[in-house]
Formats: sequence, C-alpha cells, structure tokens
Amino acid sequence: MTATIADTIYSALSQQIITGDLAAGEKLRQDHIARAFDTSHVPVREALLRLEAHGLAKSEPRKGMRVTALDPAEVREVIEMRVALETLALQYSTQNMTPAALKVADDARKACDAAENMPQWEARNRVFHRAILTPCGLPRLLHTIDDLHIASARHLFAHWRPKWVQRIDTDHAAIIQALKSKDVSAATSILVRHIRRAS
Amino acid sequence: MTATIADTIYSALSQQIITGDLAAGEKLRQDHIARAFDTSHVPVREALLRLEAHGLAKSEPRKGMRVTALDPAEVREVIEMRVALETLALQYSTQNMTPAALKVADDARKACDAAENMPQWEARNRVFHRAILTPCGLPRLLHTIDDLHIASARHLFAHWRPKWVQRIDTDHAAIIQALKSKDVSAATSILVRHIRRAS
DNA sequence: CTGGAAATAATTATCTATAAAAGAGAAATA
DNA sequence: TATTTCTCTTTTATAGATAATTATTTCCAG
Repeated sequence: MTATIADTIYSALSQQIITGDLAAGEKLRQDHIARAFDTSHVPVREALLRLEAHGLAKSEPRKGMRVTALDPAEVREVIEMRVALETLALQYSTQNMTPAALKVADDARKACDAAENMPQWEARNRVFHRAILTPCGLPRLLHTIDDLHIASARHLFAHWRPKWVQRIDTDHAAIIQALKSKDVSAATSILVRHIRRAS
Repeated sequence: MTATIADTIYSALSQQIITGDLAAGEKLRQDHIARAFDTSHVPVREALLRLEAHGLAKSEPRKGMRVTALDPAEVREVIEMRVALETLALQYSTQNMTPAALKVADDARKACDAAENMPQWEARNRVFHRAILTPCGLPRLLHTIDDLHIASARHLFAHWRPKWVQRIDTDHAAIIQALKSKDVSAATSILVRHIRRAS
C-alpha cells in the first residue's frame, strides 16, 4: 500500500495536465514542484519521468521538462490508434463478458449519465470505457489503451469543457445492449463511431 | 547531445534484457548496478523507471525491481497488438512512401539478409520494420510499435537464438515489392502473415 | 525438531549538498 | 548601434548520507 511520494506527485500532476490546469508547453520546474509538495526534488524527478513515459511531458536533457503540446494531428492519431486497439480489445472482451462484468459496465454507464459536471463525467466516462474492455484479459493492451484515453481526455477538457451539459449517452447504452447479446460486430461499429464522434 | 548517465545505463540494461543476458524474474539491485557503472544510485533509479515504462521491468514499491516475465500469453498479446497497429501504420506509410524512403527500406532489407549472427540480424530486422512504417508520419503510433518490437525481440532471442541461420527473408522482399506498387492490401496481408509467423 | 518472535542485515526511498550546464543580461569592442 | 563575450543567476544532474522498510537469520519455547 505505502504509496511512495513520487506516486502522489505523479497523480496530482497528471490530473492537472489532463484538466488543462497545467497548460501545454508549460515548464515543469523541479524545485518549484518540490516546494509545492513539501519534499525534495528527487521524487519530483521520478514523477516527471513517469509523466514523460505516459506522453504527458517531454524532457530536453539539462533544459527541463515541458508539458507536451496536443496538436490536432496527434488528436487524430490517438483516435485512429484507439479505433485499432479498442476494436481488438472489444472482440476478446465480448467473448469473455460475464453477467457480473456486464453489470459493472452498466453501473458505470449509469454513473456516467448521472455525472453533474465535466470533470466528474470525464472520470466516469473513462471508467465506463475501461469496464467494457477489461474482460478482454490482455493487460498490456489495456494499459496502452489507458494511455490513449488520457490523451483523449486532455482533448475533451480542452475543447468541450465550456459546452458540457448533462445528457444520456445513447452510444453507451447501445454498446451495453450489443454486449448483452454478444453481437461483436454491432458493438464494434457503435464503438468506432463513438470514438470518432467524441473527438 | 550530452547523453545523461541514466541514458547510458538504460541502453545497456535494456539490451541485456532483450538478449536474455538478464533473465526474466531477475532482481535489479540499485547499488549493484550503480557500482557496475561507477556511479551513484540516483541515475540507476531513473534508468530502472524507464525500463518499467517500456515494460521491461516491474517495480514493487520498497521491494525493488525485477525483470518482467515473458509468458506465452503476453507473446500472443504482443503479436495481436502488432497486427492491429502495424497494419494501421502501413496504410498511411504506403500512401506517403517516397522513392527515397523506399530505398532506405530496401537497403535495410539487404542488410538484414546479410546479417552474420543472431544479435546483428535482430537489430537489422527491427531497423527494416521501422523503415517500412516510418513514412506513416505518426510519431506516437511508431513509438508504441517500437515498444512492441522490443517485447517481440525478447521472445525471438529466447526461442530462436540457438536455431538461427543466415537466410534470405522472402516476406521482406515481398513487402518491399508491394510497397513499390503501392498495393496496400498485398503489403498488409504479407506483413500480417509475417508477424504471426515470426513468433 | 519445528514455529514464531526479536534482532540483524540488506535494500530501497528520501533528503541535503555539490557540480555542471544553460540562459539572461550587461559591458566592452568593432 | 550591433555583436560578442563574460559573468551572474537559475535550473538540472549527480553524489553522498540518512531514514524507513523489508528480508533474513538467530534464538528460544514448545
């Protein structure tokens, strides 16, 4: 359990980057962050390295780290990668979907629809998407998809936060329905459309 | 330019893990490695974190790092991910392939066929596969594929190193031929077969 | 002999200090 | 006035030391 300090810093910083609280291009100065978390700069370095590994920051040796930019080209790239990998995951996931896992996913769907603000919705949306793919049982694939979701989330915050309104997501319901009847092709086509649309 | 010490350590360790010189499950002790590279343990930690980010090691907090295992299930997983992502990359790559890029790829193919031992062949094989996909122009996709190739390389070393013999790879030649005539579907089907076979 | 608790050793995580590098700005020269 | 170079400041990278946690061994009771 004992969460390491670097873990804490990583979680906080990644959340701030996702929400846009830390803007793209911003410098991440080690001792500033260290002071903010009342620690030394060593665990800060570790947290920054992990940000880099997840594509949220980029290091230029001896010149420090910056929050990565999020240009439209990369947004499109992330969407295409998500289409490729999530359809793969969904194939396995549909096969392995148990009633229990389906209930978890449907609860996540309801929670997502009931979200009362953008950050809450975004977090629950990610939970939903993870729930429908987790049963695929391919950890490396899921991990890669998670990273892509983080990039997508940054884009969602950057472009949709002001316009966000509570609403029922019919795509989510349709995906659940397709999973229930183990209709892989229906689930896949809805998910693909959903991923492309939500950009 | 100024390569940081952590870079050096990371390169050396990742190479050792890929070739199997550092076996799966082996403990990576910080001060042992630090002594071996005549440095302190701080850059060692950074190198280890990067190994973890690339899936070559796994950390249990306060208990150290171990080289990740490479079970058959994950090998299959990596192959399926490679199929999904490399076909995507190949579509864009075929469209953007210039005569110059094609020559680079064909040179890489010849170098690969001319390799005189397994480690040399493995390195050149990776160069070839990267050469045919680089023109896709999607950096994040290429980066993810690179990590998958590293995992594949570990498997190749573990299972084929003793049996390796020099040979002409007809798949590679066929892929180059398909790229030359901009035949996406032919290139894709050969590449998919090649990825599945080379496991 | 065996099982478990306490002490010891080994190892990781963090802190403080130092060295090296990069960047900014001022002074000197052309 | 423009440019170059030097110095000063800021920031990163590494080293050495300390604290905290885990693993191991030893010793005693049963």
